[in-house]
Amino acid sequence: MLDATSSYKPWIDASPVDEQDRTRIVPETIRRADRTPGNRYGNRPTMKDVAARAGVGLKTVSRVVNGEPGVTPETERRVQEAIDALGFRRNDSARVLRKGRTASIGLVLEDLADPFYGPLSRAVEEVARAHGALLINGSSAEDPDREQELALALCARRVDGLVVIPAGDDHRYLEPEIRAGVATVFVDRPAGKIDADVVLSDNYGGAREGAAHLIAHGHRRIGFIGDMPRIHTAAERLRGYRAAMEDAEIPVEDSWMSLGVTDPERVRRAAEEMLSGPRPVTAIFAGNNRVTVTVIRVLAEEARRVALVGFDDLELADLLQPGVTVVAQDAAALGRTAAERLFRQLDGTLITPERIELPTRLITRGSGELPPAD
Amino acid sequence: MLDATSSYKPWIDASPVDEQDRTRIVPETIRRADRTPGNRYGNRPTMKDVAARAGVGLKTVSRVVNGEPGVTPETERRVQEAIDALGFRRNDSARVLRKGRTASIGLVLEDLADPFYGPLSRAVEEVARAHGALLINGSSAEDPDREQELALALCARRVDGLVVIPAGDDHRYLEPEIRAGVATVFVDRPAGKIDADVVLSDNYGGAREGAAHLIAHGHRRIGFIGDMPRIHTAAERLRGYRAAMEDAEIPVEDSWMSLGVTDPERVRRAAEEMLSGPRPVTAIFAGNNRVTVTVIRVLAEEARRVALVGFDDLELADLLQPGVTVVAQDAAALGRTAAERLFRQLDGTLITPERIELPTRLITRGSGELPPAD
DNA sequence: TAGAGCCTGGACAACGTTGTCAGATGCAGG
DNA sequence: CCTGCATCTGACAACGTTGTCCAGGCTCTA
Repeated sequence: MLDATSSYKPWIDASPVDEQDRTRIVPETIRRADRTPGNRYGNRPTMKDVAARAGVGLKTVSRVVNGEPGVTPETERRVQEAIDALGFRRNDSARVLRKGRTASIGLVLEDLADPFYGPLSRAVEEVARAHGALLINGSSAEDPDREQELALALCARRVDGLVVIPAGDDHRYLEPEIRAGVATVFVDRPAGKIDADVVLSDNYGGAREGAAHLIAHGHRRIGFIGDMPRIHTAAERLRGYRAAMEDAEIPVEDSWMSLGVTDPERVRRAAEEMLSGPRPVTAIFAGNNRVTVTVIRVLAEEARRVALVGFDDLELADLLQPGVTVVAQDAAALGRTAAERLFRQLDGTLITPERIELPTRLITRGSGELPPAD
Repeated sequence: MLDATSSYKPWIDASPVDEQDRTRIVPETIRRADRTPGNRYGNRPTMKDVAARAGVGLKTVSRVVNGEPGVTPETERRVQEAIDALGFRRNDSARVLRKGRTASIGLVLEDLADPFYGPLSRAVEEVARAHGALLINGSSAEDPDREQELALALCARRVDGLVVIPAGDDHRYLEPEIRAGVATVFVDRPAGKIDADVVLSDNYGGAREGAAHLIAHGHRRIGFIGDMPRIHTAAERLRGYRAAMEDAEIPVEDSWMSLGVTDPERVRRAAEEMLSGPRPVTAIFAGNNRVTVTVIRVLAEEARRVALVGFDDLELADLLQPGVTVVAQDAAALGRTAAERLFRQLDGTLITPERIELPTRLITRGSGELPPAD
């Protein structure tokens, strides 16, 4: 249960640029019980306190804390003692303000709980870590507004860079930020209406290969179930499917295609529809991992053997009967590549935006090699 | 490839408290190409700039930006114009410093790429979002030092709260932070040597139920493959397994148990060993999802039908032949519960640390109901 | 012994924001 | 016309850190 007293997007809504004269919600500050009387940070000692206790100047403490040279061992010892005694820890908020670098990068993705994005996020984190940066991530839940909200909130926090898995198709709202120096890389889907670094999988090629694979095994009536075509990956995969069909000179019937369908219930209905009717499909191409999972369930209940190729790999896919043939993309490689480009931007090594496409890999495991059952 | 020129843990190593006189690595600042001449934030306008342009005072801009009352519509319009023209965005670093709240919480987990932690992390994020806070997460990779490093780095950034999935078993290093007001909740595993809020699954009860389930189906020689017992969850599950065996008055033989084993190669060997020998096990209890996956693979190659119960649910587990019986825990509920307690701490509603155990659920799908094959 | 040069330590300002407080303005009523 | 009050606005300090710069004490050399 979520706390009913909290407003939904407090901090973010305080941001002024997006909309003009809508009523603003005052940021809800997170209240905290005053545990000890003291300053706002719950009575935390500052360098000043340490300096006073050690009987040295403020800057000397700073030097010790940061391992800068020019402090006698004796002085250093005294300062260290004071630090330990007071339990001092440097306030990086202040440090950030002063230095102008936050040593943190933001990642806006679709859903952290999706098994595809976990490894991607982890890969970004590892690269960030290697550069001494922390990672802040947020899920857009496929909502363009929420994506923008998140990305701009991250910019307000002055993340040094931003990795975005777009939910929307217009990213002009990031232009001022990029101009102001926020390194930005888009992953998995291209940026909309701005020129920026993009790292993608070869969705078109992968889907084309996958569909061609089914065709090569004798299928002609091949169904396609995918997400909304406004999502780039979905559109590209659909295009790949169509291209393969066209290559084989198979006219695609509308009833074979189901777009914008991703929740289990509707995928199920879509699949069942394709499989009934007078001219049922003999194979299905599933446009993403979630669709694939549901289709597998549907096919498991079918009497007929229907072929299946899915986009995105699944754990255990090899252990099913039959094993699930998939077009696999390397989520970790996507994340790593994007993050590395991000830091190259920050280095100043990288100037012109590029579009990188990572290859996909067809993994045959059985389900895609079933012959048509009609 | 990681940038070879970057030191590994630059920012974190600068933290002074942990160790005494080891050489400190100077934080590597993330360099950035100077895109435009200007201030440190890559020429970002500040409120001062906006004020100058709008011909008003600094504080008036602040008022407009934060939607505070007491600004005439005309003045507000002028300020908004200046904001839009300059592309101003409030610098939350400064705001944080001034307000003493960061509106962000930290999550230290084991591995973001693990399908168990994805949903957990997402659940924490959702709660944080409902409270207007952002989530910073980091992976400890099961390394206690790295856990500490991360947690303290987050504290240095003055996160308002910390959700920790412990890798180590001594968290006294967090005492000064907690005393200083950092709300702290441990999830999935208990805190070591400090008194703190803890949210756990009932690992003991779940494992006991799982093992008892196998016993109830006639098994007596039941193998156990789990992680290092220094990991609390692993130890508890082992304890549950032992308890079930004891309840049934079955003496456990050493060769049935394999502890501290989690990488596929070694799990495979361990399983194969249990299944060979003169008195092979007829069932295996797998101590976590990664172990389960590997055991499934091994069993798929076996001629005999060996029963299996795994701890943690798996996607597609129902579609295997036979379906995999598991003791499921609700990762999202763990995360949600922990995060909610965290914010209750911040509210001041919550004072005394508690230990919460969430129940597990035995899901029978076939593999756990196979009779012994001897 | 004086002068130059080095080493250590500290005073001070600045980073960009918000809280406090007092000044300015406008209007109503005596 | 002046007073009192309400409304709007802005000057200023403070948050905790780091960069700059200078002072004082020391050593070394001529």
